[in-house]
Amino acid sequence: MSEALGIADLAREFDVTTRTVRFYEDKGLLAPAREGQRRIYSARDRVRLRLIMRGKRLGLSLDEIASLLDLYDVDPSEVTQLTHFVGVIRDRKSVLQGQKCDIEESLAEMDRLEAQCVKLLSEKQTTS
Amino acid sequence: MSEALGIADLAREFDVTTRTVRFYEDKGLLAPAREGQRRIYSARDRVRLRLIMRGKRLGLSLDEIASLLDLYDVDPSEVTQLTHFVGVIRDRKSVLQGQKCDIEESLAEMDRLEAQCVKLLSEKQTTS
DNA sequence: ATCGGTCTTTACGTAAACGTAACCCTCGCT
DNA sequence: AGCGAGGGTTACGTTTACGTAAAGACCGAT
Repeated sequence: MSEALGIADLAREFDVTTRTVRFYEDKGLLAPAREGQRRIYSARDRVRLRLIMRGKRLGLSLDEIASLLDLYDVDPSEVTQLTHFVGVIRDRKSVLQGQKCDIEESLAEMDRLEAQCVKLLSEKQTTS
Repeated sequence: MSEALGIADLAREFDVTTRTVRFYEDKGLLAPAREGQRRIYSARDRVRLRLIMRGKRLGLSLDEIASLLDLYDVDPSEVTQLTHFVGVIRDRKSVLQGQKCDIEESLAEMDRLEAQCVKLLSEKQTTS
């Protein structure tokens, strides 16, 4: 019932290598518990890895991802950190907004290109 | 009136170094005209660089960007290429859709985190 | 006992995307 | 004639994000 999952399990679940998981730990992105020498990953570690993967899909570097992960561990008593994080969050939001615009543009162009290709192909079809 | 712009002009316009522009040429992403030895950039080159920069903002590698740039130079007579491109375009679209979802999720979380921070801060304020 | 499988650390290798330095040419002043 | 600005090529250096190999620890099954 303990379901203590090892590094191989985690790696399989997220389709990465164990090397990658250890590398993320070296970079401070993960900090699994240890059972003797062996790494034991908790639900929190899984959540973190999910966030890491999403960050990667959005083109973030591991350093950028690291500072974003900090946002999820805010110390509610540190006012200076809180105000700092609000700034970070707003910056992050504007970057995301920008990316969203880029994606909308790209999607529109892809639609256009696809329609153009399909049209050209149908012309070829009918004239053959 | 010719407005022939050199490498420095282009670099300034997109806020990159001339080294970067030359590097993109090495990679086949740009192919400026030459006036003697010097590179002359056309409107088409500018469009391409704009697409390159957008691709980078979305986390694409230069190789990926290169194959996307090909989409804008489709040979309308090559049916095999057209059908191939349709596949590439659809793959690209699904990736973009996925990124869009990631962004929506991230934005929602950032909103949540920001609200949480602001709330904590206001509590500190009133109790001080 | 030993064998295979999974885990560990340590360390060198590598591809991508440029940075940086060295050295050359050429044009437009002064 | 000299000189600085800007452009060119060549080539080595650097960072990031791992891959890959080496060598050992541990554990259950045979």
